[in-house]
Amino acid sequence: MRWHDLGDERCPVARGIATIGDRWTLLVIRDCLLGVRRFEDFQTRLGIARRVLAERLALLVERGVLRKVPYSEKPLRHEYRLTRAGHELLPVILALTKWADAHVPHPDGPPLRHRHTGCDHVMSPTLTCSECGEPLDSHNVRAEPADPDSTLLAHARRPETATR
Amino acid sequence: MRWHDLGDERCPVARGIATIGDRWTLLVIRDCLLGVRRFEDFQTRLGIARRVLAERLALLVERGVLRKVPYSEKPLRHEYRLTRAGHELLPVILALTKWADAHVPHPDGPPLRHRHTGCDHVMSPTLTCSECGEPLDSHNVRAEPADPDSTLLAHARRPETATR
DNA sequence: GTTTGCGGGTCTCAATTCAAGACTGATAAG
DNA sequence: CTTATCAGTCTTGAATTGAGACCCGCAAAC
Repeated sequence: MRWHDLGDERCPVARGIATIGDRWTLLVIRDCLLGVRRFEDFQTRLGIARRVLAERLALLVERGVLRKVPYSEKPLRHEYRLTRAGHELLPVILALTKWADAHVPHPDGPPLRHRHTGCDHVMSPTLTCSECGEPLDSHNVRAEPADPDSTLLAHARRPETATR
Repeated sequence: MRWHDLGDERCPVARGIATIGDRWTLLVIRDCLLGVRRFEDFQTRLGIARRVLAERLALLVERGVLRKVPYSEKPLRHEYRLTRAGHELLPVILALTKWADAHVPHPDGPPLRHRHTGCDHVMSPTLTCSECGEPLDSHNVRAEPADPDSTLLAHARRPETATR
């Protein structure tokens, strides 16, 4: 199977990866969230091949994650800004940040920290249940088929002992 | 810059992507969280090239996300199980799932839903502030340098109007 | 009016990675 | 003896990437 075809899968993880699962895309989004908007700045900060950057930005625009906003006529120049969909990738970035800080730490620690402007505390983003507010982890979340007739694990033997 | 070098960056997003940012890796993790453990099952479910799968699994073991557990001597066979670090990728998967369901939806809707066993409700995983419990979004989270002497945006012009 | 510089790309080419699937080695079952 | 299972490895041709040269429109400097 080719990577491109993941976008047709029903699984949202596959669909998400088809859009932002490229090796560079999430770093582009990260920079966007920090306020970077221009081609040259992305290129300088990321050290990504220009051809690849141009292709990724175009794809993100096509997918509705970024939009091109002109900031100069004569010469016509655009900058890239996050759409609402783009802004909503923040939880993905924060979840990944938290994981990496815990499990692939850098000797000098993280370069940034996050402050919640609502309560003005430096905080750690925490995934919680929308219904009761308790923190989630892999032992208190259970996946179940959305359709009565579908199976949880197509094309795989079930493990003898339940995993979660 | 090559993808492989991202692991040396200080930014945790880059470090995380260096470990799990491959096009297939997060799908392997997804399957692991659903209980898939064996080479043949990953291969059949994902349709990934066997060479690539073998390489990814080995990398995930090396990075401490999976561990190999023998389930048969004669012939010696191993299965792959999530370590604690692997289980803690659940928030990343859930955040991506939620994003994709909202912004890259499949016509038939998602194949799975998630139930919090604590309160026994089907729920939507929500990222909240660890200090006050309020939901987070890109407009109420502010990134700030962890070190007093570091700058938020190295190598980039600051936007004239603040983004967030 | 010629040159220089900036911003945002496109083009080329070699190196790397990937997809697809044949093949291997150990063992067990028929 | 033959076939099947499982977890890989190997090979080959195709696709993607990295690095950097080049291009275009325009403005400011010379």
